[in-house]
Amino acid sequence: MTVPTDLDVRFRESAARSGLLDAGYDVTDSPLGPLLLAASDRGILRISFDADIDQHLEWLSRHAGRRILRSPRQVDGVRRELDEYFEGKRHAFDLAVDLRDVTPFTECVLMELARVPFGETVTYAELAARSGRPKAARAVGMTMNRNRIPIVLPCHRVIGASGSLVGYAGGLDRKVALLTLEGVLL
Amino acid sequence: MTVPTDLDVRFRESAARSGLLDAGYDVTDSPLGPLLLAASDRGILRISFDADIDQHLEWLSRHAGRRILRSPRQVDGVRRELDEYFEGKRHAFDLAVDLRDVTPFTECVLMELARVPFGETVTYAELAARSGRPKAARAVGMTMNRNRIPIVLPCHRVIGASGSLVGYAGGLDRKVALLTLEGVLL
DNA sequence: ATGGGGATGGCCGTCGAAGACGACTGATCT
DNA sequence: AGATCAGTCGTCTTCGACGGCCATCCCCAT
Repeated sequence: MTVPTDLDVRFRESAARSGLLDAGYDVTDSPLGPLLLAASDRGILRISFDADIDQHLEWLSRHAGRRILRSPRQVDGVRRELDEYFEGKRHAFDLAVDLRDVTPFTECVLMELARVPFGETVTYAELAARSGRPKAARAVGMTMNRNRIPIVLPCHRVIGASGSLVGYAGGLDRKVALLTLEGVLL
Repeated sequence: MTVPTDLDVRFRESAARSGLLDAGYDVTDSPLGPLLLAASDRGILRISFDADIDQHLEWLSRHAGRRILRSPRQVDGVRRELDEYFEGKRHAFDLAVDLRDVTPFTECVLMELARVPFGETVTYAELAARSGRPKAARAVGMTMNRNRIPIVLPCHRVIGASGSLVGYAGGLDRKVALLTLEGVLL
């Protein structure tokens, strides 16, 4: 035998890592409209206001692996906590997130973002500072814009230094709704 | 509590994956001169004819993680099989390789490379073909040039279509020596 | 004629550099 | 308050430049 052992190893590793499934997804309802949820066994892969499933499937298979299936069970935890959140019964999530393929900077910023509590807000600049890059406010904006896991990673709690909401990938009205739910607005 | 759970998860995962060490290395002797060996618990990370340790340490910590130590035990298996190989007692390696951070193309090519048996040679173009990219001979050249795990991934068995040896990152004389050891030359 | 030795023109994946973005900000000016 | 402007920053995209190549074509020495 030659050395194709490595190949075997990689396959075994891959198979063991994820059972039979690389990722599962499902669509659920929310006060903000339908929500697409996707998760691997490492954690949440994506939460999206955009119901265009095909596009997400393509993304998932490119980033998580071939074996993607609609699997309500896989996203069960996420859905439950989200429901509780929207009912006002939950102020913090206890969920793992799957941040594979993100830049160190992005990971760091999202980590900090996750510490911003329910009902509070931060400034882009402040979040940048907490992440160790005081001058990277604008880059933080980019990061929020690309945040794949809104709500759970509460990018809606990040606002401009002037107090303006600035923007939200899912639409500003959703940001308003979320901040209202959290008692920040009105 | 907020959601920094993910952070914990990642750290735990990282710690569990690799015991206390991200990678171990050691220097050993060989008929071709001193050899630097490095391995994680996923497999061999690097074999190098270049004894400039600092440079490798830098690379290792950039790619494998912070915790790098000289650890003869970690590379014990590699050293043993290499010894046997140089003594002519071993014609195939039974070792895992750690190909993290390599391109899909590169991985594919190296996989195919690993199947080329002791004492045989392939042409760059042929190897390209076996990897599914018949016209990528030249790119295969690049891949061989950057091969981090020579000998075990036998890039010395890849030669030009004209039969010339073409090149070897460790120096053409070493390629000659290896092919002689394998009975291909003289 | 035959075979080695150049020269030439395609082919290909990787890497590095350069430029173009924004969900920013603070200062300045209406 | 709103508009303008310049300063800043990490990504993404593009582009160009590499080679451990190869087939072809020429040319000259056997």
